[in-house]
Amino acid sequence: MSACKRIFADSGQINNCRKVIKDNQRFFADLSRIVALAGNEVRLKILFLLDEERELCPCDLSDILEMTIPAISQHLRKLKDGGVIQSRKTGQTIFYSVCTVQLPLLKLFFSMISGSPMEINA
Amino acid sequence: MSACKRIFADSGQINNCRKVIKDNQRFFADLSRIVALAGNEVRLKILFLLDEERELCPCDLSDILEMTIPAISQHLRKLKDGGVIQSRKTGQTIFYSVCTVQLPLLKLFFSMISGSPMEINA
DNA sequence: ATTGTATTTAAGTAACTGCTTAAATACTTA
DNA sequence: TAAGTATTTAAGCAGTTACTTAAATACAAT
Repeated sequence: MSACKRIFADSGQINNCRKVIKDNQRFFADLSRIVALAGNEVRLKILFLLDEERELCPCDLSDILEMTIPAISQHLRKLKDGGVIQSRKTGQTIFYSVCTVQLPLLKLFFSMISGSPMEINA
Repeated sequence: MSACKRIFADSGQINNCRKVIKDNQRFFADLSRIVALAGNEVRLKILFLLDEERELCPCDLSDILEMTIPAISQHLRKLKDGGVIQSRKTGQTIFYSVCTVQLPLLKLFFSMISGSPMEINA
């Protein structure tokens, strides 16, 4: 885009940055996709609840969050498609839980900011 | 919503969860707002670049990310409104940098997932 | 003062998100 | 096999997002 003609622009710096961004294109796409999943208030609550309770069914989540089952189900699908949660079926009930790989990320989300539920309800 | 009439639902568990969610309503709203900011691929790259280079102007970012200046400027505004970045003015140039308070969160975003730029370019 | 540079703001728009309701699927039990 | 329960899927729609282009603002230099 090069809209600026400034003198102090360090073209070495610019080119280096451009390279880093290009070389890691995939990383940024993947990470932003996952972070965006947690950037929705309902999904963040779902992740928090699954983390705390180990596993819950759509019906539980519907009761807790006071939302319709289809609304919950659609969020669960996004989280599952994103590889953040997994499911196990028992009879007609489907239990969802956080994929163990993603747990550290979640723990950090919830422990990082002061005044988090973890601290309050410790 | 209580759409399910299942026998095994633990109403104590449900009520406890409901309480935790309600008591921490503000926390979830605030955290999801910030996480959503980083959940956009362009903004994630901007945050990464500001973190790595210490500070950059909209013009630099436009060059690096190959996007128009207004597009960059609008992302910077959202990040600034969200309290994630700050700006300093020198002549006609405005330099943006990550608020120090938010740095730990960012470092984690970028270091957490295997194959991150940090590791690749160490 | 006038011209030029850096940035923001504003208006318009295409694409995406998250809900709703209704219908479909799948399992269970009578 | 019929009726009921748990869940998903699909269609529709209001609200939001992220870009585009054009205009406005602010500082610098001649």
